Amino acid sequence: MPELPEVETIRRQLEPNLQGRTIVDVSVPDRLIIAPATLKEFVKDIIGKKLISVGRRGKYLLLQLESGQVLVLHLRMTGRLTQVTEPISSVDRRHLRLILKLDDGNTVVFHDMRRFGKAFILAAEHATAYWQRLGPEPLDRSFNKARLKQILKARNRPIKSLLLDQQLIAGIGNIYADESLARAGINPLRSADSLNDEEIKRLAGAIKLTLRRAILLEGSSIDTYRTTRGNKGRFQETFRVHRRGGEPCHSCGSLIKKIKVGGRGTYFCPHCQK
DNA sequence: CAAAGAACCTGGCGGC
DNA sequence: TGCCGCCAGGTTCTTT
Repeated sequence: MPELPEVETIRRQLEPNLQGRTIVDVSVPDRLIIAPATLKEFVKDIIGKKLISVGRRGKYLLLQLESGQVLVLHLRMTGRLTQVTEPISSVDRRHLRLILKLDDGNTVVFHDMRRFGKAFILAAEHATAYWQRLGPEPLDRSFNKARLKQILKARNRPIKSLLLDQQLIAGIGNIYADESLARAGINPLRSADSLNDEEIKRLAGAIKLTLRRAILLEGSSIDTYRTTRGNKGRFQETFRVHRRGGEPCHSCGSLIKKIKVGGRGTYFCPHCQK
């Protein structure tokens, strides 16, 4: 579910409330979320530890501990993080996977219906190598048309599949791949290495604009995604193509098509996206 | 090495 | 109402 804009929204909401706080208690109602680590291993590294910042890399949320270690959270498809000020007993126990209690009495809870979500400790000495597996951050200044051109070069696969590959670009998922290609006017099935310079420039710009606008609207709530305050994002109200199969394109009136690309549901306007 | 496909989970929905 | 297959915002492992 959560892609870059959703994780960034959560990061921005968490940071002011977590910065400087100490984790005083941890509970793990579903051990799958910390597997393959054991409860003992997981808890010893975070209990009593102070949080100094909340960061993000791609779709990963990074809770930086004063010890130098990082508590890394990944929401995968249906993970949700909620900030709770009331007594924890009032929280919905269904799908509850991880609870972090802070020294100010507040709590952060991780719910996850499908149990794909992950929480793990990353040691300082392993961090650089770990994050190097991911491609560049698309909102960084260094991600420009030249960088994108280099990424697309000699890659004979549909441009949509390439945008979803976290090793090539970090943070784009199914929603924002479809929406970026729609904004750029590029057909999702086009081979990555067939894009000309003008198209690459349009795509780089479309990715940045799409992600920035989505962050401003606090992400997209199609189904389970909510902000840490339990609110829906609003970017889904502005979708051009995603989940709009059979509906008219806002630009030309043609009906939006739904196809499969790399096993993922893919939406596009057959008239506007060449 | 790159690319495609299956596996990992649960729940909602449409069809019969 | 019940069952079945399909679909879902992601990542990782296996196969080709």
